[in-house]
Amino acid sequence: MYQFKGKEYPCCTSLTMGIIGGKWKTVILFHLIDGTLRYNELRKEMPSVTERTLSLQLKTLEEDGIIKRKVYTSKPPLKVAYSLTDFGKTLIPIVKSIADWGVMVVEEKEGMVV
Amino acid sequence: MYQFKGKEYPCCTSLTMGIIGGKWKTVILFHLIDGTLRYNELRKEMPSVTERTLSLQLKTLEEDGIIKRKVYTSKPPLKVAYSLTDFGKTLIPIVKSIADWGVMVVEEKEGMVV
DNA sequence: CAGTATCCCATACGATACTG
DNA sequence: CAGTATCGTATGGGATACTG
Repeated sequence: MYQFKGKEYPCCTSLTMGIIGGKWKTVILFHLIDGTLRYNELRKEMPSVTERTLSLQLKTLEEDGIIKRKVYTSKPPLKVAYSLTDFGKTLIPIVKSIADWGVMVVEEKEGMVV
Repeated sequence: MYQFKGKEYPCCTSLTMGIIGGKWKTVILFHLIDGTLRYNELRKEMPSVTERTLSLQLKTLEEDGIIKRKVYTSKPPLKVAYSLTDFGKTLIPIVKSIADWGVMVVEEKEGMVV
């Protein structure tokens, strides 16, 4: 049994998946690999996610210490930038291999890019 | 937009996560890395999963071509063995790095093994 | 600009009993 | 032994409107 941030996991893979699992978290991390992005820049990279879900996933990733949120203005219009923490950067090899495997599948299997 | 097995994904990472995502699939794959396991052997490795859920996840992995199911007896008691396909074996590096990252977290961060 | 608030739904997952 | 069947629940995520 593994524990992290108050949650219990039955397997070491479960712990990792508890942090990067779900429909959108690896997509967010994938886009943050190359550097800092603002909220609306992330939205442009992933137009099919809703504002609510993106906001929730960013908050969860921040609570888990994977990304950091920096606010540059005190009054609207706000400027907020998201980037990987040092801890989050340790996930880059995993995220990249997950991305590469997806690309491999569409290139070598019956998958396709529309 | 990426497509595989009739499903659409907005990102190359989404495609991979669509196949190995969820609460149990990486746990199953992790235990199958070392070779073939029977249904009850898998259950012993993951005692907290229900029969129904394990059965559903195995079926999904089989449909996606990740694992193969071999039946050795025609009448009860049945003997069924699960193992990775060649396609599924291409996921081993990802599953291992997911497992390793979980171990790293409990060793170097506030996580713990109970 | 960068989010919340509110409401709703689909689906993943769990518990338990049963069967070829 | 290796599952299904049935039922119930939890939560992840969607749609849309609104706000500091």
